[in-house]
Amino acid sequence: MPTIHHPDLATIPLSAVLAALSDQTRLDIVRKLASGPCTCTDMDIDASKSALSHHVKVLRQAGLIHQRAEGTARITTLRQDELEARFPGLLGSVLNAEGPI
Amino acid sequence: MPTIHHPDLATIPLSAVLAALSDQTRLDIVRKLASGPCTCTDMDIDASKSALSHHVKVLRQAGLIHQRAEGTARITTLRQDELEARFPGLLGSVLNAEGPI
DNA sequence: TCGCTTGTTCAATGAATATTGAACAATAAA
DNA sequence: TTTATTGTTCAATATTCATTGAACAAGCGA
Repeated sequence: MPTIHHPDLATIPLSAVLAALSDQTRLDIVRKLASGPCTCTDMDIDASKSALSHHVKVLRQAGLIHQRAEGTARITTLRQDELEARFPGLLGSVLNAEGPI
Repeated sequence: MPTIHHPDLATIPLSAVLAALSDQTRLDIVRKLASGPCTCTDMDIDASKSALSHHVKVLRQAGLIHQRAEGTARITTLRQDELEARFPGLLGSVLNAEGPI
Protein backbone atom coordinates (compact mmCIF):
# COMPACT_ATOMS: atom_id res chain seq x y z
CA MET A 1 0.00 0.00 0.00
CA PRO A 2 1.65 3.22 -1.07
CA THR A 3 1.43 6.00 1.50
CA ILE A 4 -1.38 8.38 0.72
CA HIS A 5 -0.26 11.90 -0.07
CA HIS A 6 -2.16 14.87 1.26
CA PRO A 7 -1.06 18.27 -0.02
CA ASP A 8 -0.40 21.21 2.27
CA LEU A 9 -3.48 23.40 1.91
CA ALA A 10 -1.30 26.51 1.92
CA THR A 11 0.00 25.50 -1.49
CA ILE A 12 -3.41 24.97 -3.06
CA PRO A 13 -4.79 27.80 -5.18
CA LEU A 14 -8.44 28.72 -4.89
CA SER A 15 -9.02 27.84 -8.53
CA ALA A 16 -7.93 24.25 -7.85
CA VAL A 17 -10.39 23.87 -4.98
CA LEU A 18 -13.18 25.33 -7.08
CA ALA A 19 -12.29 23.04 -9.99
CA ALA A 20 -12.50 20.02 -7.69
CA LEU A 21 -15.92 21.19 -6.48
CA SER A 22 -17.25 22.01 -9.95
CA ASP A 23 -18.51 18.48 -10.56
CA GLN A 24 -21.85 17.21 -9.31
CA THR A 25 -20.52 13.79 -8.32
CA ARG A 26 -17.76 15.36 -6.26
CA LEU A 27 -20.21 17.78 -4.65
CA ASP A 28 -22.28 14.76 -3.68
CA ILE A 29 -19.21 13.15 -2.10
CA VAL A 30 -18.36 16.30 -0.17
CA ARG A 31 -21.90 16.67 1.12
CA LYS A 32 -21.92 13.07 2.24
CA LEU A 33 -18.61 13.54 4.04
CA ALA A 34 -19.93 16.64 5.79
CA SER A 35 -22.05 14.33 7.91
CA GLY A 36 -19.09 12.22 8.94
CA PRO A 37 -16.22 10.02 7.75
CA CYS A 38 -17.00 7.09 5.51
CA THR A 39 -15.53 4.61 3.06
CA CYS A 40 -16.04 4.79 -0.70
CA THR A 41 -18.65 2.08 -0.51
CA ASP A 42 -20.56 3.98 2.17
CA MET A 43 -20.78 7.04 -0.01
CA ASP A 44 -23.66 5.65 -2.06
CA ILE A 45 -22.48 7.38 -5.23
CA ASP A 46 -23.83 6.35 -8.63
CA ALA A 47 -20.57 5.75 -10.49
CA SER A 48 -18.36 2.81 -11.40
CA LYS A 49 -15.72 2.03 -8.81
CA SER A 50 -12.92 3.31 -11.02
CA ALA A 51 -14.81 6.55 -11.67
CA LEU A 52 -15.45 6.94 -7.95
CA SER A 53 -11.80 6.27 -7.22
CA HIS A 54 -10.92 8.96 -9.74
CA HIS A 55 -13.24 11.55 -8.18
CA VAL A 56 -11.95 10.80 -4.70
CA LYS A 57 -8.40 11.22 -5.95
CA VAL A 58 -9.26 14.61 -7.46
CA LEU A 59 -10.74 15.75 -4.15
CA ARG A 60 -7.71 14.51 -2.24
CA GLN A 61 -5.22 16.19 -4.57
CA ALA A 62 -7.12 19.45 -4.22
CA GLY A 63 -6.78 19.21 -0.45
CA LEU A 64 -10.45 18.72 0.28
CA ILE A 65 -10.37 15.30 1.88
CA HIS A 66 -8.12 13.08 3.96
CA GLN A 67 -7.86 9.33 3.69
CA ARG A 68 -6.37 6.70 5.96
CA ALA A 69 -6.16 3.00 5.33
CA GLU A 70 -8.07 0.70 7.61
CA GLY A 71 -7.87 -2.87 6.47
CA THR A 72 -8.72 -2.94 2.78
CA ALA A 73 -10.93 0.12 3.13
CA ARG A 74 -10.04 3.76 3.24
CA ILE A 75 -11.64 6.01 5.77
CA THR A 76 -12.26 9.35 4.14
CA THR A 77 -12.88 12.61 5.99
CA LEU A 78 -13.46 16.21 4.99
CA ARG A 79 -10.57 18.54 5.87
CA GLN A 80 -13.18 20.91 7.20
CA ASP A 81 -11.19 22.88 9.79
CA GLU A 82 -8.17 23.26 7.56
CA LEU A 83 -10.36 24.42 4.69
CA GLU A 84 -12.07 26.93 6.93
CA ALA A 85 -8.69 28.34 7.92
CA ARG A 86 -7.43 28.49 4.34
CA PHE A 87 -10.63 29.67 2.62
CA PRO A 88 -12.94 31.10 5.29
CA GLY A 89 -16.62 30.57 4.57
CA LEU A 90 -16.13 28.71 1.32
CA LEU A 91 -17.03 25.19 2.37
CA GLY A 92 -19.94 26.43 4.47
CA SER A 93 -21.45 28.26 1.53
CA VAL A 94 -21.06 25.18 -0.67
CA LEU A 95 -22.67 22.89 1.91
CA ASN A 96 -25.52 25.33 2.53
CA ALA A 97 -26.38 25.87 -1.12
CA GLU A 98 -29.81 24.81 -2.26
CA GLY A 99 -31.57 24.66 -5.56
CA PRO A 100 -31.54 22.80 -8.85
CA ILE A 101 -29.18 19.95 -9.52
CA MET B 1 -26.50 43.85 -31.81
CA PRO B 2 -28.21 40.74 -30.49
CA THR B 3 -29.85 41.17 -27.10
CA ILE B 4 -27.66 39.87 -24.34
CA HIS B 5 -29.13 36.94 -22.43
CA HIS B 6 -28.80 36.73 -18.67
CA PRO B 7 -30.00 33.50 -17.07
CA ASP B 8 -32.28 33.44 -14.06
CA LEU B 9 -29.99 32.62 -11.15
CA ALA B 10 -32.61 30.31 -9.67
CA THR B 11 -31.99 27.92 -12.55
CA ILE B 12 -28.22 27.81 -12.16
CA PRO B 13 -26.77 24.84 -10.28
CA LEU B 14 -23.96 25.42 -7.83
CA SER B 15 -21.65 23.20 -9.89
CA ALA B 16 -22.04 25.57 -12.86
CA VAL B 17 -21.09 28.60 -10.79
CA LEU B 18 -18.08 26.78 -9.35
CA ALA B 19 -17.03 25.64 -12.83
CA ALA B 20 -17.15 29.23 -14.06
CA LEU B 21 -15.01 30.29 -11.11
CA SER B 22 -12.51 27.45 -11.41
CA ASP B 23 -10.31 29.31 -13.88
CA GLN B 24 -7.66 31.81 -12.84
CA THR B 25 -8.43 34.26 -15.64
CA ARG B 26 -12.10 34.29 -14.73
CA LEU B 27 -11.28 34.73 -11.05
CA ASP B 28 -9.18 37.74 -12.05
CA ILE B 29 -12.15 39.16 -13.96
CA VAL B 30 -14.51 38.65 -11.02
CA ARG B 31 -12.09 40.28 -8.60
CA LYS B 32 -11.71 43.26 -10.89
CA LEU B 33 -15.47 43.59 -11.20
CA ALA B 34 -15.86 43.48 -7.44
CA SER B 35 -14.41 46.99 -7.35
CA GLY B 36 -16.94 48.29 -9.84
CA PRO B 37 -18.35 47.96 -13.35
CA CYS B 38 -15.97 48.09 -16.27
CA THR B 39 -15.56 47.26 -19.95
CA CYS B 40 -13.51 44.33 -21.22
CA THR B 41 -10.67 46.67 -22.09
CA ASP B 42 -10.67 48.14 -18.60
CA MET B 43 -10.26 44.71 -17.07
CA ASP B 44 -6.54 44.61 -17.78
CA ILE B 45 -6.55 40.87 -18.37
CA ASP B 46 -3.64 39.14 -20.08
CA ALA B 47 -5.49 37.26 -22.81
CA SER B 48 -6.31 37.72 -26.48
CA LYS B 49 -9.56 39.53 -27.12
CA SER B 50 -11.28 36.38 -28.33
CA ALA B 51 -10.11 34.47 -25.25
CA LEU B 52 -11.32 37.32 -23.04
CA SER B 53 -14.65 37.36 -24.85
CA HIS B 54 -14.92 33.64 -24.26
CA HIS B 55 -14.26 33.92 -20.52
CA VAL B 56 -16.73 36.76 -20.16
CA LYS B 57 -19.33 34.69 -21.95
CA VAL B 58 -18.75 31.76 -19.59
CA LEU B 59 -19.22 34.04 -16.59
CA ARG B 60 -22.38 35.53 -18.06
CA GLN B 61 -23.90 32.13 -18.88
CA ALA B 62 -23.19 30.98 -15.34
CA GLY B 63 -25.09 33.98 -14.01
CA LEU B 64 -22.13 35.71 -12.44
CA ILE B 65 -22.07 38.92 -14.44
CA HIS B 66 -24.42 41.30 -16.24
CA GLN B 67 -23.62 43.19 -19.41
CA ARG B 68 -25.28 46.13 -21.11
CA ALA B 69 -24.27 47.71 -24.39
CA GLU B 70 -23.06 51.27 -24.34
CA GLY B 71 -21.86 52.41 -27.72
CA THR B 72 -19.47 49.77 -29.00
CA ALA B 73 -18.49 48.80 -25.50
CA ARG B 74 -20.19 46.59 -22.97
CA ILE B 75 -20.46 47.65 -19.41
CA THR B 76 -20.01 44.58 -17.24
CA THR B 77 -21.07 44.29 -13.61
CA LEU B 78 -21.00 41.57 -10.98
CA ARG B 79 -24.43 40.22 -10.06
CA GLN B 80 -23.33 40.49 -6.48
CA ASP B 81 -26.65 40.92 -4.65
CA GLU B 82 -28.37 38.22 -6.68
CA LEU B 83 -25.50 35.84 -6.08
CA GLU B 84 -25.60 36.55 -2.37
CA ALA B 85 -29.30 35.70 -2.33
CA ARG B 86 -28.83 32.52 -4.36
CA PHE B 87 -25.60 31.24 -2.79
CA PRO B 88 -25.11 33.05 0.52
CA GLY B 89 -21.49 33.66 1.41
CA LEU B 90 -20.04 32.10 -1.71
CA LEU B 91 -18.87 35.16 -3.58
CA GLY B 92 -17.59 36.78 -0.41
CA SER B 93 -15.42 33.79 0.40
CA VAL B 94 -14.06 33.76 -3.14
CA LEU B 95 -13.25 37.47 -3.08
CA ASN B 96 -11.63 37.23 0.34
CA ALA B 97 -9.42 34.27 -0.48
CA GLU B 98 -5.69 34.80 -0.30
CA GLY B 99 -2.67 32.76 -1.10
CA PRO B 100 -0.80 31.28 -4.02
CA ILE B 101 -1.87 31.92 -7.56
C1' DT C 1 -17.50 58.45 -45.99
C1' DC C 2 -13.43 56.41 -43.96
C1' DG C 3 -11.14 54.58 -40.47
C1' DC C 4 -10.81 53.43 -35.48
C1' DT C 5 -12.45 51.14 -31.39
C1' DT C 6 -14.86 47.46 -29.08
C1' DG C 7 -16.28 43.24 -28.96
C1' DT C 8 -18.39 38.68 -31.00
C1' DT C 9 -18.17 34.52 -33.67
C1' DC C 10 -16.15 30.83 -36.30
C1' DA C 11 -13.11 26.91 -37.34
C1' DA C 12 -9.14 24.58 -36.00
C1' DT C 13 -5.92 22.90 -32.73
C1' DG C 14 -4.26 21.06 -28.58
C1' DA C 15 -4.86 20.11 -23.63
C1' DA C 16 -7.35 18.46 -19.89
C1' DT C 17 -10.97 15.58 -18.08
C1' DA C 18 -14.49 11.79 -17.46
C1' DT C 19 -15.70 7.05 -18.08
C1' DT C 20 -15.24 2.20 -18.86
C1' DG C 21 -13.56 -2.46 -18.20
C1' DA C 22 -9.74 -5.27 -17.14
C1' DA C 23 -5.99 -6.26 -14.32
C1' DC C 24 -3.91 -5.76 -10.06
C1' DA C 25 -2.78 -5.40 -4.84
C1' DA C 26 -3.74 -5.81 -0.06
C1' DT C 27 -6.38 -7.40 3.58
C1' DA C 28 -9.88 -10.18 5.85
C1' DA C 29 -12.69 -14.16 6.43
C1' DA C 30 -14.09 -18.98 5.59
C1' DT D 1 -5.23 -21.75 1.35
C1' DT D 2 -8.97 -20.12 -1.03
C1' DT D 3 -12.28 -16.65 -1.69
C1' DA D 4 -14.42 -12.25 -1.10
C1' DT D 5 -13.98 -7.35 -0.23
C1' DT D 6 -12.10 -2.81 -1.06
C1' DG D 7 -9.99 0.09 -3.72
C1' DT D 8 -6.17 1.60 -7.27
C1' DT D 9 -4.14 1.78 -11.77
C1' DC D 10 -3.84 1.27 -16.70
C1' DA D 11 -5.08 1.87 -21.56
C1' DA D 12 -8.52 3.37 -24.54
C1' DT D 13 -12.17 6.34 -25.81
C1' DA D 14 -15.07 10.26 -25.81
C1' DT D 15 -16.04 14.72 -24.33
C1' DT D 16 -15.23 19.18 -22.86
C1' DC D 17 -12.53 23.24 -22.63
C1' DA D 18 -8.98 26.99 -23.70
C1' DT D 19 -6.58 29.46 -27.13
C1' DT D 20 -5.52 31.38 -31.58
C1' DG D 21 -6.16 34.12 -35.71
C1' DA D 22 -9.28 35.63 -39.11
C1' DA D 23 -13.53 37.54 -40.30
C1' DC D 24 -17.29 40.11 -38.98
C1' DA D 25 -20.58 43.77 -36.95
C1' DA D 26 -21.83 48.02 -34.81
C1' DG D 27 -21.02 52.48 -33.22
C1' DC D 28 -18.07 56.67 -32.99
C1' DG D 29 -15.26 60.51 -34.59
C1' DA D 30 -12.47 62.93 -38.11
